[in-house]
Amino acid sequence: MNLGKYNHKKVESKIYSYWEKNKLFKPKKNKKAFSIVIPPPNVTGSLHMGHALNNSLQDVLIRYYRMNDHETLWQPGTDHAGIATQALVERSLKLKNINKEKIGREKFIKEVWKWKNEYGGKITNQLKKLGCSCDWSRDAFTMDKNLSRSVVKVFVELYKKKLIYKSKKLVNWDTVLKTAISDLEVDQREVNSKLYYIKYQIENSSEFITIATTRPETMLGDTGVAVNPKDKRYTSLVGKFAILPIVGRKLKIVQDEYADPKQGTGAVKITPAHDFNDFEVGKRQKLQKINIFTDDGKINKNAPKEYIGLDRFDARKKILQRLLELEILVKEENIKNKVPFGDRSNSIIEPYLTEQWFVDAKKLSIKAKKIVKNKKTNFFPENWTKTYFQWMNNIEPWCISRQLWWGHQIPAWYGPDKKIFVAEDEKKAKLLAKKFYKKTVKLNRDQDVLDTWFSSGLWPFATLGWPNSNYYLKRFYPTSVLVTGFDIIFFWVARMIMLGMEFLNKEPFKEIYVHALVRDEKGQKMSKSKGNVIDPLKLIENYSADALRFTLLSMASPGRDVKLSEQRVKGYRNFLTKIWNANNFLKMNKCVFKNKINPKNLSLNINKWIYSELINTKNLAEMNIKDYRFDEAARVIYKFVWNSYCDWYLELSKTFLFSNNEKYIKEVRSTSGFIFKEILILLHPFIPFITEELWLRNKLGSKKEKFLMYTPWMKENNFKKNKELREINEIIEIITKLRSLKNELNINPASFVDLSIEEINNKKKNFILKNKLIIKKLGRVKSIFDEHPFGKDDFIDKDGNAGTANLVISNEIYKVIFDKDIDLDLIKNNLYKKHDILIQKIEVIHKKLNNKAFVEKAPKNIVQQEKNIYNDLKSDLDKIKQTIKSLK
RNA sequence: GGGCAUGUAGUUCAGUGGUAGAACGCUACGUUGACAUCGUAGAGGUCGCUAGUUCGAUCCUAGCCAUGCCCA
Repeated sequence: MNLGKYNHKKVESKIYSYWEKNKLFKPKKNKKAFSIVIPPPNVTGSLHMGHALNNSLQDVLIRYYRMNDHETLWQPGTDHAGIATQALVERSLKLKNINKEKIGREKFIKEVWKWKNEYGGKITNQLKKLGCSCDWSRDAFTMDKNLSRSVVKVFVELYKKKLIYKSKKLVNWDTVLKTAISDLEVDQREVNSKLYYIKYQIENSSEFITIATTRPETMLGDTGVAVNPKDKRYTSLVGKFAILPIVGRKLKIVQDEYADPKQGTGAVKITPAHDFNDFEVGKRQKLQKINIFTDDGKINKNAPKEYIGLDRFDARKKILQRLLELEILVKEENIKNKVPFGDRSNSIIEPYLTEQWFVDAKKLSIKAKKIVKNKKTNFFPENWTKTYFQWMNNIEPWCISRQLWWGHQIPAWYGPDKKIFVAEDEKKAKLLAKKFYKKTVKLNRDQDVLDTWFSSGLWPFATLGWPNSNYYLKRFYPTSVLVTGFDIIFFWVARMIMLGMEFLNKEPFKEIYVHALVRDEKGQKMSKSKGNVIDPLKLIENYSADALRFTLLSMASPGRDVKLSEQRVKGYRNFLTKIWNANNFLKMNKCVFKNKINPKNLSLNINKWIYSELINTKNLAEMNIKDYRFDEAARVIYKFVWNSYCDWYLELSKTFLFSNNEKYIKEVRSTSGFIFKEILILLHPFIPFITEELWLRNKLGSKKEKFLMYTPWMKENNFKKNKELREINEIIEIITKLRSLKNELNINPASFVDLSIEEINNKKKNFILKNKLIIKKLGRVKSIFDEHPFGKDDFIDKDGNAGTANLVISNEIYKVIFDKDIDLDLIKNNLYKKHDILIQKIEVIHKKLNNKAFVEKAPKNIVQQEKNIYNDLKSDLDKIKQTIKSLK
């Protein structure tokens, strides 16, 4: 009978559309609630391995709890990715020769929406391919009306509470994108640089003070020189002035702790408008701030004429040239230093003096720290808590304004005198203004938009409908768990906690499962430039979403990166095939997929054994899922399915299926089918497609519930049949040793042997005879003799040929009789090998037992255990020795 | 410089205070009434190094070495 091969391509899309059509992803009323909000992928993005891991993990949780008594919501959505999206649309317009500035803001934003509506669903569709069971009817987007309303409300309220303010400060300025960015969006990279030593002449003196700098071009904005108060070398110069070369400005020489005597010359030029440290020094020493750059990184009008308009790097060259001419560039030193890069534009970030909006993150952090400290929100693995606190304790004001068009425009309006009116909309702002000015004035709205992460920070409650109170918000907030990568703990997780605490006074999630990065098989970060990116969609195409999911889940051990190799995925694809074929086997043998069996009514030991293994596996899997140990859960189930069920149980069951005993056939048919059905249930959260396919194909659903997706796991958790467990293990051992013997003696594994058990004790003899059928079938034994077939002592037959070999299993000698002669040397080698291994083992234990301290101090059960092992090994050794002796 | 991880079979990784495990790869044999995307058997490990605690350490403690990441 050919039941066909598993074709994941057809099955996966078909099954997903079944689920969608039947609206199975919507929460169904149930006893308890379980909810997850998706970490919203960037709307311009496409599925990479990180997403695949992140969402596989969420889907396992969601599916497990959905199957088991929970009203389950997985809230999906995407974020509007201000910078990335704007850049992308700008680029595509450029191709059509359309300039953003020419068409204006309003039209441009229309273009972005057009793009979003056309292409923004890409990653959503890819998540569907992975099998994600999100409630797509609630698909959210950070620029949606609902979410935008939440953003505005949060902004206005934070402003009222003075937790948002506008201020002129140094910010990280991206000269390519021409916007401010937050500290977190700056990447500090180590690069090869040069440290330039430059002599500044002291006013009215022939003396010089030599400063060292990596950025000579910023000297155009110098307003001071600092030395350390403890640095005796410069004490005489303090209070005097240095003359800034090229510019001619007088620079006060000040004492400041910031100057490090060990760095460079110990004297540093101070450029308060272009360096974060210098800014602070400038504040302390009351130095002037002179901005010398334009917003695109060119020299502005505050510099000498010949430099105006030069790009910052050209200006550097020109200045160095000039310094050389003046003979005041005294040294160039090669060094390594950290240079800030924009994580979006990859350009060097300029500290730049502008007016921006800031969130007082320090104040917001108080409650956010408390909630984690009080364990209302728990990180898993726990040590991420440290990372969280470390950042929270050193938190800086968060710059939230961006000089972009795409995003939430800041709800602030300016009066004619620049007075700020913050309100939900223009109408309300006008009212405020009227009240203030006592007349109607013209208001101008702030042109900037908010950082995308500002809206992402509201994600867990804004997507549930906040500020409106509704069923979803009440039922699902706080969400059960957040599943995320460690790289966005600061960007996102911390901010969600801060804002969640501020506006709902409740933690946004009870648990935070932090997973690792997916790397390539060599452990390298995947990147396009390295060309080592593995495309999850390719893997899905080649091996199925199920296989990819199972791979990622199996490798998701806490605190360890996932090193993905295609081989692994292939291996789990084979697992799917195995399941598929097992199903074929059951169908061929008319097995019935019982909903329930009563384990007490089982008479065959193999059935009791597999039932008890099932319960054991289910318990372990359940425990591990609850502990976020998906790797362990996947492993125990995999092992059960492949080894216990397919390799042993189904093989053992053949003995009965192919027998004439109707009663046994019936029992095996219903047990094997029942166990298989339970296997599908256990595996469903991990590999939803193939399991659902087999479920539907076999019509395993009940009248009430057709789909596996909503079928609960077994409730039974206690069925231990120690006797049957021992028996099956013993049978497995006998069969394995028989096979092994054949292998070692170069006997064709398919050939049949005879087995004499005349020398073993009666109890065991009865056991063997009772399980004769099984042992004969799987051990490929022709007949089992409980008395000697030929008469005594014919280990070597009368012609001196060896046709028999002894096999020692659990202190008993089994005689294996072959139908042809065996090379006596092979038999001997085999025995000597076993002999040596036993001697080694015995020696170790012997030493232990001879150690008085061990016998006295170790727990009694351990000592007893060692004694038992010792006796068993010793007894086996005796039997082996006996056999060897008889061969001589 | 501060912090956090990680180091176990050829590779990727589990694991435990009491005789070291899996998958993949490798070797040999095999088409045995589901499955060659398979089966059976096997080889392969001073559990990073050095001390300490302990009857006993791969596991606990300290130090060191190596690697990776985050923050300054």
